[in-house]
This record gives sequence, structure tokens and C-alpha cells, in this order.
Amino acid sequence: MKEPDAIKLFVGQIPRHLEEKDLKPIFEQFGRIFELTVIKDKYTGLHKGCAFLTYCARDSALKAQSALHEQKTLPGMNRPIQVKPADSESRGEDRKLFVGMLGKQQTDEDVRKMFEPFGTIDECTVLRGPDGTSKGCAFVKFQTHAEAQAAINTLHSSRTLPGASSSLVVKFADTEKERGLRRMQQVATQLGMFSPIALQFGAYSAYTQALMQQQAALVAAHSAYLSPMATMAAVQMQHMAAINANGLIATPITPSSGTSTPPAIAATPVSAIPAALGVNGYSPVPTQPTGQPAPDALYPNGVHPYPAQSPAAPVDPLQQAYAGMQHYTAAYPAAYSLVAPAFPQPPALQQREGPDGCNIFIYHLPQEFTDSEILQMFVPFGHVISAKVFVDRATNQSKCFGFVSFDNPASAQAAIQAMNGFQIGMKRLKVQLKRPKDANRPY
DNA sequence: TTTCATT
Repeated sequence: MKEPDAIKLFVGQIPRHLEEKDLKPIFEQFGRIFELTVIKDKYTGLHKGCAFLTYCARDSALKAQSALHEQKTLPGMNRPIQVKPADSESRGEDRKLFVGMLGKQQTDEDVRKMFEPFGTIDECTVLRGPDGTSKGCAFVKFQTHAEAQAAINTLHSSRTLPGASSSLVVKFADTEKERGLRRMQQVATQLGMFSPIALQFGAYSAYTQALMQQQAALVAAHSAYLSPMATMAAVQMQHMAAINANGLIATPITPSSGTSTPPAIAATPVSAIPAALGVNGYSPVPTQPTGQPAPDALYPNGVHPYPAQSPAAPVDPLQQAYAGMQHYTAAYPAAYSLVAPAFPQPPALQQREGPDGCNIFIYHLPQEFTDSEILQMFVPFGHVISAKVFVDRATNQSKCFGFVSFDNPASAQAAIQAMNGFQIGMKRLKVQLKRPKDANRPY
């Protein structure tokens, strides 16, 4: 049994091929383990590279934390292991700050000194690229929200650091949700598609996102062993599967030029995709020259001395997958059309309204969006009977707002739910029900 | 100039 004051620890920077049984020996040396759980993706079961660990005794947790946290690096990882109380133990992530516009040469210590006057700092990390160069920003975690707020009040915009292009930014760090949106944006950018297909990433359900990540990881893990054509087919399937799994797009997808991908692939169950790739059961783990996974015997203490880097590890699988795709599609423009055109252009729609509750108003559209873009942006949510961007009569320029009408209120609600607040560039879309014609505009 | 992840 565990002590009542036991601490649940979060363990990060774990190689994804290590399971509970592999981790146990690493942590058992600090005391009896009450519970050790590798965190897996709730939909895909994919190992997320971290775990929760509770010792029977509080003291064991403290010992493990001081012996391991930031002290050792497990093989294949490029950052040291994290062993610290889980967020659930401290409640609230409202005490973490994002600090932007730092000089490139400032270290964790420099940043810490700047923030120390405002309270007790739990964590202070300058973000760095794989080569160790600063990204010019940092995260600083205080013990309380009030301390963090005090730092914002005093430091935000207070000065311009040497080498920075504008004044210091100090704000609360993005929430999990905001980060998700940001990632989608990055994916969109990497796909080289600002709109409209890329925007649909914003409409993806968590489930679809999870599938995407899994497929991307598989593609990344195996692209080295697959022919370019197979890799591209995998990326295609990833898109198709994502779209179909989302249940939003019913359009049949037919390849428009010769590849080995049969039309039937669009109907392939998602679970069958790894098999279709010929990688079913193949774990995305760097292997030894023998073809066997690295045996535990290589690091009998369970902990490998710093810096133990695997040449295969430090690339983000998503980035790698999409970079690969971009490269491929750049070389074969004809093939590109296979990936994108899930949404054939319907004939131009008349501007007409749906019933009450079926019409939505969209504001903060990018200047370059036309009827076609907003149609494609909202078609995943239902049957669109009208999509109209308003343009200035004199200049023919978009007024950056428009209306979309569905044939039923549920689609309109789904669209609002998914797209309101969706970030495009610096702006977020405002998506709400269109006001009835007779309502006055209060602004 | 937004991270490596928090059941």
C-alpha cells in the first residue's frame, strides 16, 4: 500500500519502446513502486513517451526525483529524463509563462535572474533547436499564478533585449488546446497549403488528429525502408483515412493518374492501413545492426549516461512525414493532385438563405478568401446551400466576412463549434449564427 | 517567439 502523502510523479523523455516492465528496474532502486503506467494515446494506444509513477513511500519519490530529474538521458532521447510531480499533484497550469523576444545568447540562468524577483521559480527553460541554438524564447513556471501575473505586469514590453527585433514578451503559455491549433497551422504551412484543404485540419476531431499522428509516425518510421511511391501512398492513405474516419466527407476519392493505389483504398478501414503498408506489427524503434531492438543489456542500470543519442531519433515524426511529402509532391506535381482534391468544385451556388439557425456569419476571413474557399472550409460540416464572401463594390476586395448557409441547424452548430476561434495567421475566425435580418447591429 | 509528453 502507499503512504497517504505519496507523490505521483510524471516521468518524461522516455523512449517510446520502453514499457512498464522496462522502466520498472530504473525506478525500483529508489523504493517500492505502487503504480507505474506508461501514458498511451487514448485512441491509438501509441506510447506517448512519458509515464506516471507512484512510489509506496513519499520519500522514494523525492529520492528518485533528485537522482534522475534532468540528470540522465535514456538512449535515443536528446533531452534528459524528467521526473517531477505530475500536474495533477499541483493543480493548475496557470502559472507558466511564455517569454518571447529574448536575445539568442541568453541562457536559462539569465532568464531565471530576470524573473526571480517575482517569486519562486519551479522551472525555467530556454527553448532550443536540435543544434542547441536558442529559439529566442523560454518557459518560466512560478509556484503561483499571482507570481506569474506579477512578472507579466512588470516585465512584459518593459525592454528590448540585444538581438531581439522587438520588446520583451511575457505572457501565460499556450494552453493544450491552443497548442493543438498552432500545430495544425504548422502542418498547414508545411503542406504549402494555406487554404483551403489545410484549413480542414482545423476541423479534425481529436480522434482524427490521433490517427493522423499515428499514421505520420508510421510513415516517418518506415520511409527509409519504403520506396518513394509507397511513402506517398502512405501519406495519401493517411489523408483519406483521416477524412473518412472523421465521418464528415462522403465524397468518393478516385486517383486521377496512374499509381499503384486502387480506388478502393478510400474505403480501407483505418486499422488495416499498417497492414496495407506491409508494416503491421513493425514497431517504430531504431534497431541494432542485427535487426533486433536494442537489448536492455546495453544499459543494465536502466539509465544510460548522457548524451546517448540515436541518429534516428531527434526528428519530429510529423515534420519528417510532411517534409517528405512536400519533397515528393514538389518533384511530382501530377501526383500532388492525388492528395488534395478530395473536394470537387461544385457549380457556383446562388446566394440564398437557409432556414433560421442554418446560416452562419464568418468574420476575420483572410483577405484572399473567396466564396470557393469558405465553401470548402465549411463543407465538412454538412450540406452547404450557399457560401458568400462579401466584397467591396468599388475595389472588388473582400471585406473579410461572409455567410454560409446549411440546410439544417445541426450542421450550422457543428461548424460554429469547430471553426469559431480557428486561428489563421494572426487572426482568429469569428463564426456565429447570422443575425435575423431585422435585428439591429449593436456595434 | 509556443515546448516533450500529463491517465
